[in-house]
Amino acid sequence: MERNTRQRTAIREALLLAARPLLPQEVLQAAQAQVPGMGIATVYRNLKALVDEGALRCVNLPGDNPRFETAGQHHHHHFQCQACERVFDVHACPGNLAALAPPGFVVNDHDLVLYGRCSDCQPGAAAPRR
Amino acid sequence: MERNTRQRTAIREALLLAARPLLPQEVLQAAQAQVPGMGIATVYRNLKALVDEGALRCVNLPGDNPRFETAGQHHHHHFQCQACERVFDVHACPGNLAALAPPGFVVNDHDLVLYGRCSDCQPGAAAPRR
DNA sequence: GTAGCTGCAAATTCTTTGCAGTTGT
DNA sequence: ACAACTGCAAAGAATTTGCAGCTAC
Repeated sequence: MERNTRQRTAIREALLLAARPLLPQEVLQAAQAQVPGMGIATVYRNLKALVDEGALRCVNLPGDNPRFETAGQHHHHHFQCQACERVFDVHACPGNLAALAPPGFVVNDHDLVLYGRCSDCQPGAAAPRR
Repeated sequence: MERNTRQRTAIREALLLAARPLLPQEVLQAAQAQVPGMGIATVYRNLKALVDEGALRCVNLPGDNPRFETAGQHHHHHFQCQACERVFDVHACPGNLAALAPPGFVVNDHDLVLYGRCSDCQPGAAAPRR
């Protein structure tokens, strides 16, 4: 049976608060604010368990390490800033993608990732993060 | 200046012959047929060099290790079959994606991956390929 | 009480790098 | 000749796992 440990709660809340996909390291950092001394292995173990039970979703951006976000959101895509490398949700979708596939192919799902500059990292912005 | 070593030639030809994205390990295996004793480090170094000089392209499928394919193709996306896991090129693009980003964000590029069934793997197809 | 959980450290896997010897030009 | 290249092995980085002690139920 699954238990409610301080560590698991801290991880869940870190992801709820962030409202964007986080790397395991970012989850660790946020959760350590609640539970000092927490180890990275605990983060990995809980992320895996929470994904299995459907509470989290794994977000894999091409060529980057996996991130995690809360599950149950509406269909959405992601935007990665080329300057600070953070990932943001994009609650929009071009739709009509089934038409792009070659004849005879059936499209069930899709991933879309936009790359560019987030509002914090515009050229001339006061203080680009990271 | 760049040299034409047997190793680099073998790597380039392995990818030309394959005509599909290969993993570094697959490249090594194919290239060792031409140059026995070649090391994996040489593969990585040359893949990187060839990508830098624009001869190869890196193909990153979500949750999978990077693959490499010959460059020089037109802007395209990928379709991964959920049955046979093969990856196909999609020579179409929805366009107009800049409008999807949140206000204040600038979009420079994008990746799109479609998931579904390729023509070989339709339900009822004779023999789905692996 | 005890099965599940935790932190630590060692193991794995994939990729990069330092080094001394080799090779293309 | 000599800088680029190579193989090897060690170093890194991300993730997983073994283990002995801790903790929620």
